[in-house]
Amino acid sequence: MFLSINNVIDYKARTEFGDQTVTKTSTLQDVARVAKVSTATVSRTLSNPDVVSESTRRRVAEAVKVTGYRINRAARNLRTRRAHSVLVLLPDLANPFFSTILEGISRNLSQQGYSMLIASTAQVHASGERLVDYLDDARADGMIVLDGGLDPDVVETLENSPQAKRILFACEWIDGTSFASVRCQNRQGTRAAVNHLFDLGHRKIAHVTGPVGNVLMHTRKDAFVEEVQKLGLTLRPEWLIAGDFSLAAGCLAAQAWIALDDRPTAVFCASDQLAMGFIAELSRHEFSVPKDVSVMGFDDIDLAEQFIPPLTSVRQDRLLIGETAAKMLIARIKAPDDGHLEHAAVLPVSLVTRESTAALQ
Amino acid sequence: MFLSINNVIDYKARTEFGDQTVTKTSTLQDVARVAKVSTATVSRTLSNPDVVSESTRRRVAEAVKVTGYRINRAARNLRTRRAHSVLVLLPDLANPFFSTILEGISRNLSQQGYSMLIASTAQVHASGERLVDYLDDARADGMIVLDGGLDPDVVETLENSPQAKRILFACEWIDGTSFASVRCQNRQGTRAAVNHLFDLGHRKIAHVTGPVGNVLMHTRKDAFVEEVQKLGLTLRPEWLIAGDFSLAAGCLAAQAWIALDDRPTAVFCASDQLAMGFIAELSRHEFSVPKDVSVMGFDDIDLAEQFIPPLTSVRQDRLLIGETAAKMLIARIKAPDDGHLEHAAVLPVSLVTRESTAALQ
DNA sequence: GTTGGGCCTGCAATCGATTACATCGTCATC
DNA sequence: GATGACGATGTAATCGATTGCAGGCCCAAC
Repeated sequence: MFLSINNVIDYKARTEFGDQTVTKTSTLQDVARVAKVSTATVSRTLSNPDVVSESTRRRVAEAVKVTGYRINRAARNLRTRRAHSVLVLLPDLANPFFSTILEGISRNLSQQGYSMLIASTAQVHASGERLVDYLDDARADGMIVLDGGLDPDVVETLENSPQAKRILFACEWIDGTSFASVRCQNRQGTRAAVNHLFDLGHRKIAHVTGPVGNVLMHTRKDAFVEEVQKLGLTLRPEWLIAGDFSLAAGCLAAQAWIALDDRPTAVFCASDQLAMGFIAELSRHEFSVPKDVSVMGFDDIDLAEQFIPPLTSVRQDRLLIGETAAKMLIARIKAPDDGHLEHAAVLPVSLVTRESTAALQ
Repeated sequence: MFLSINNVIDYKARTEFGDQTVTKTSTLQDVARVAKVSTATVSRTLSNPDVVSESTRRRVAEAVKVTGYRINRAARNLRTRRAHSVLVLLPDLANPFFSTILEGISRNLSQQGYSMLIASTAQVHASGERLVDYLDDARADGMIVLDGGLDPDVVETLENSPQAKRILFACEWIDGTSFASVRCQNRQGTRAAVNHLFDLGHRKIAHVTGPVGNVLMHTRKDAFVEEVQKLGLTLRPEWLIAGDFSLAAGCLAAQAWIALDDRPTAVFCASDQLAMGFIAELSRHEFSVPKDVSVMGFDDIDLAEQFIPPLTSVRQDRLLIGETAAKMLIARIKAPDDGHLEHAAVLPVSLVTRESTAALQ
């Protein structure tokens, strides 16, 4: 069509003789000029095509193609007061436990047109920034927190902030606060674990716990004690071995187990890393799993299946955790102030039976 | 001081009777009003304090405190044409190999006032976005790519983009392109590995490789072959076992090794995951490491030290990789068009000797 | 007293989109 | 033929910062 060729030429001329930046990307104005409509119409066509006529839609689409137009997000963010991005806060970036959760978050966010910003608690703290600034300064529209161990001061600031409803905790949470959250069935998972060991004939069961103060540690430990008592098993205090979710703590726990004079025949560890450390240390001392003792973990991390022996564990669907968290948060970001909001999601866990647990001989 | 009390009252009144949003955060205007200066002066005070007088500086600081002012980054980004953030592109978010690198990147970025956006190649592709859009639409000022397996079309688009100088590859890279990069001494690491095994008395050494087409795989394999020949060792073709960096491939490689009639006494794996899978599979078949065969890996991931037996490996400092990448990229972003730019950094690796390798019996 | 320079500050344009409101044309209805 | 409703589009204000330019002040030098 002759008209559109003309337009192309017009456009090229402009970019050649325009500002110093020849490679300047084109703007709404450029598209409007080429399509011979106003910028308002172009904007409407792009964000809400239904309100413009069919012919305009075609001309704008053509003009967009000709000019190679890309929206400038800074401008849109400024005008709409939205950052179209979400901050994910981790206690520690280097911890691989979180990577699958991130994958889930990212998958859902990008599908909804949001970007994912990442920061770690320690770094934010070190840089002297306040966490709430991310929301206040229009860098992020909301926040997914994967760290239940936030500083109480920070928590208080967040809770009193007008942005509190756009903060969501995933995996971990903080008791006594009113933040939205996504959690796993920690109690049910723990009960399933204890019952699994019980069904295998074990009557003396130990528990290696997470770090003191951690909300998951307490939830799992309480559920463990409760279930063991419900089954009428004896539980000696030294069978609750303090750990901290890490490999190294698992090793120490194994030494503690070895030192017992009345050794439990099964051990439920609060994380897979603990269980792996536990088993590793045992095998250094010539104990064999599951022959001498059944050991199981919690989380079902990728490595669990490849471990020797393959680890029995309680599976958390980390991809689902991430996706659910993102979905809930975006819903909250978009919700009107008076809208109804889902406040907590509790995701199922499942027992994965492998070779690190076996029937009592 | 009476004056400043007055100002506080003025300010409060404004927020109470202002727009519908009572919780509206304050702007430069508000600060200017309270400090009784122009917005220009406030802006200058904040971004370039040296150019304003001492007394102004004090009054603005006071006004900032009173109003609780936080800069609006969307506005600044629009005006300065900078996003003050960097995109990190991973092949796969769920792969824990990258988490420490991310930690390094993030640490350096936040120190320089930049945010870190994360996306995975697969997702960007799936969402129909073009990678270069992140730079074009002012979402990110630059890009760190940790994926050497990008689609050739995408690579071409990136290379021809005016933004090409703000793209940097880390760990992996793409031969034949001119992107800046941060790499490790893959050749030197490989040589050190081979010589370590040689020094232990091994004369028949196998290599389990990474995935075909991967630039690290080829670099390490070529260096391996070269070094083995330099040492005058025999190298039978079946001693080069194809893998792909994963645990599962390590298991398969072990089966291949077992099936050999003339078994090498040492195996150099192109990744720690390969080595772990290899050892795991061997122990299922009643072979013992390092008694029956010495095995070593590459990367020195966190788990290597805790593995049974603790793994000999070639250590890459992933934190340093990340920090270097971030530093180089920001330098490029800030550099004037004619400035001199560092184009490639090669980081040292080091041999970490543990118990998975031993002297030939 | 005039001039010039340096220092500090203010005015106002600008970045590039969104959107409330006004306008215009068309068509059905009475 | 007048009226009103409706759909499509344009006008212009707006989001909140940055920055080129101009102006005011003060002091030194002539």
